[in-house]
Amino acid sequence: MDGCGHDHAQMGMKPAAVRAALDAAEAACGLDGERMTAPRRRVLELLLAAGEPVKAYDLIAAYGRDGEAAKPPTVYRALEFLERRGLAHRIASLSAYVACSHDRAEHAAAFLICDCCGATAEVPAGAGAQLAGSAGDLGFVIQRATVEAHGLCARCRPDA
Amino acid sequence: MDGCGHDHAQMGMKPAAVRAALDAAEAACGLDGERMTAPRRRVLELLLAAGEPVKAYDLIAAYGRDGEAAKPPTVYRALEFLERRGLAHRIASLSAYVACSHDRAEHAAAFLICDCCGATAEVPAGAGAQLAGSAGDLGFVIQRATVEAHGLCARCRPDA
DNA sequence: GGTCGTGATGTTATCTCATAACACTCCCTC
DNA sequence: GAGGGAGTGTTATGAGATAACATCACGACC
Repeated sequence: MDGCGHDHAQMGMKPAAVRAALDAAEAACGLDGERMTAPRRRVLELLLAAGEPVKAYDLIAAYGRDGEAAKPPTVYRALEFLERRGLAHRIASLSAYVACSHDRAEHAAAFLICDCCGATAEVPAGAGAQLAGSAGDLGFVIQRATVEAHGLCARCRPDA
Repeated sequence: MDGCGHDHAQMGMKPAAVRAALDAAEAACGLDGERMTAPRRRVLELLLAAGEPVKAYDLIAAYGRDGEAAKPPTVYRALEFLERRGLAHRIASLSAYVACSHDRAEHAAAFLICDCCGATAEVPAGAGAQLAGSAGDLGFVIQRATVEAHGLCARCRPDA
């Protein structure tokens, strides 16, 4: 949303925090016998530094430190890995990707997405609770859920 | 999911039911001063007959009764109208569209999507309930929500 | 230390999903 | 019957994602 008449806060981690998070993620991968390779690390770095949902093609454009773009499969493969590890999430309603904001990756995340400033909060998301009720009645077994609420964050609410 | 080793039920309305639903939708539009034009009616007809989520380009391909395809904007504009009226919903996690299964359009629908047979159940979806709690704590105002649970329906569950 | 298998990457090409832009038509209203 | 707004037809293009295949890096095993 543009022209909303107010400033938007800066988001994303500072470089030192990004490095720390990357190192932690790399260590966790090592314990599981998975490899935090260069492209995976780079894509996670971009997501962490942004701190908000980023479009895949923005990652592709920003990938090279010299301003050179990556090839799409490079970034999409890294994103697939990061999602599988719980280090990143896809926001289907935005066709965008965001770094997971939890220390320990939770499955079943839910998101509050501000349509004004783009800020995204990842919330604990047993939000499938009521959903699980309906599902159970129908004999439906839930394996994963996409829960994305759009609206206005506290900073962007006109009243407040 | 293919090769899952069991049959899938047929879905979708019979022609008579489709006609009835189309006429009802048209009447409702008339009351609100909106026009159920030919392309809108045709796209809704295809969605109702399918009874499950349909990709936009499948609608485009099936649009002409003589096997001729529509132009993309024709179908996308009709879908936009149907969504606005609550007659259809977009399933973001599938990039697909489905006819609304409620007589009276509810806002804030939630979906149970079987990854095996493609069947989709639209459930009452106060499923934002717990979500609303987290949102309130953060001062976040929810305007609309995407709630899509993937899993296996009763017919496709291996146990059952 | 070799070699073998697996998983990851690089590269090209293509496929799917969605919309911008503009001309034209239909219908309602005055 | 002129004017305005909503809707449609058409062309072109932008944006999102993946298929296919060659090559490369790494660990396991002998």
